[in-house]
This record gives sequence, structure tokens and C-alpha cells, in this order.
Amino acid sequence: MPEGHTIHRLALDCRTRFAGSAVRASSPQGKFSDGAALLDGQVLTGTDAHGKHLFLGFADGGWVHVHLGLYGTFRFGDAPAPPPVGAVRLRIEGSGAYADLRGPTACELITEPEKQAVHDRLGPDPLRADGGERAWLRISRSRTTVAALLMDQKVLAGVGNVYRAEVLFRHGIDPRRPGRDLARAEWDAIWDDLAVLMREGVRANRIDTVRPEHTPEAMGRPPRVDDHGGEVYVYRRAGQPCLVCGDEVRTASLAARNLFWCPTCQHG
DNA sequence: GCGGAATGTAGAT
DNA sequence: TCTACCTTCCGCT
Repeated sequence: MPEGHTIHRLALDCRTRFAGSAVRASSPQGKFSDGAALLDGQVLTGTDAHGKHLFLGFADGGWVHVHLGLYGTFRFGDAPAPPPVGAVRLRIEGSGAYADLRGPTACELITEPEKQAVHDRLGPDPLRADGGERAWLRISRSRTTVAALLMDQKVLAGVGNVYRAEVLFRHGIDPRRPGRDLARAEWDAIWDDLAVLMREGVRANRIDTVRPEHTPEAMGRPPRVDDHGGEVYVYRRAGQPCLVCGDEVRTASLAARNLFWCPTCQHG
């Protein structure tokens, strides 16, 4: 369930469970057998995350670069690890815990310069100590829609389809507005809000974006049951009433992704 | 059991 | 703008 908050949380979880000691590594599925063999027995020294890219550092100076893609997962359990279930690309076992990686778009061994090259092609990440200035320079000069710009990892890194829909709703911005028509103050507010929302996402390990007055308890509505697990305004709520104004939430396909917005709350 | 969808991206056209 | 790909899960037959 991967947007940037998931990846930063995984970096943290891998660090607390495995960093500082030797790990066993294997590829039960077989697609990463060579890489796992090189890692097996090495000390996991640290982890890093930038946008949706996860890096696990090892004592020989190399890194495992993981990108979960649309449906990759990284799940933890207590040691000893049970027999693997399904297609486990990479299993890491420490003394107290294990982790299983399934379905990633990328799982590869890379060097430090190759890791740097990944950082270089990504935009600033609201969850790193980055500022949003570089993103603003791109956005403020672009005729592309703000919806597409927010998803472009070269512009800013870590935002996916849920945070995109939700942050535009929270700021009342029509997703189809061209980037260059955003005001500087609007961008600053979006960037700051993303940092807050995504930090909370790392902490809770899910995406919640509704304000206190729109929670299920406050509104007397049933809690949402969805696989991304959080309370949201518009994401995958097409046809349902907007939590703020009651108008019907719309959906449309934009660049092969589903976009969601409230036509009343988000105009201009 | 099958088809479709899913928080994503790279590469072809 | 499209297609392929990694995997799981849900709803439908």
C-alpha cells in the first residue's frame, strides 16, 4: 500500500528490527536468489527512503533498492520465520524479526553512486528535510494540470493517488487547474499540509486526511472500511456525498489514474 | 475458477 | 496515450 509515508515507515521499521547486526537473506520465490546470496550474513547498517524508493544499506557499502510499485508489500513478523507463503521475493531474518517482500517493481543491488542517481532524478520529498522550492519552480512554470504535477516524482517525490486527491480537496483546488495558475501561497500551503499529513501517515501507517469535525465520530457516520485504511474526503468516494457540502464526489481518468474531487468544494 | 482493480512506473508508439 | 509487469484480493459465475 505504497505512497511515500509507507516507504518511510518501512525504512524506520527495517532499521529498528534489523540495523546493527547480521541478517539472513533469501529469495524463496527465486527471482532475487543471486542478490540474496550476496546479502546473506551481512550486517544491515542503515536504511533510507526518498519518495517511494526504499534503500537498505549493508556493511559492504552496497544497497538494496526496493520500489513497491502498485501492489508490492513488505510485511514483518516475529522470528522464527514460518515457511514462506506466496511469492516472496526477498526474506530478511534477524534475531527477533523477519520481513517478507512480495511483488515489488524493483528489488536490486546497487552501488552508492547508483543510489545517488536515484536521488538526483527525484524531486523534493515532504518527508525529508527538503524544501518545496524546487517543486514550485517546476509547477509555477507548467501548463500541465496540478493533478498531474503532484504525481510526477521528478517534480516532488512521495505523493500518490490518495494524497493527491486529498490535499487538493483540503485546499479547494480544482485538479485540472494548470500548475502556473497556482498562487505561491496556495503552493506553500499544499507543501506544508503534505508534510503534516504524510508525517501523520508514517506514524499511523495509514492515510487519514479528514479534519476533526469530519471524522465518523463527529459526523455520526460509519467508519470507512477500505484497504488503504484511513478516513478520507474524496479518494474512491465517487458518487457519494461530499463530507463538507453534500454534493456528489466525481471521478475521471487522468493519465491512466483515477482522479476524485468535489466539483463544489474544488473550483477555480 | 475467472476477470478486474489496486496507493506505480518504464518503455514503446 | 498505450501497454506490460510485479501480486493479491474481491466479486462474480
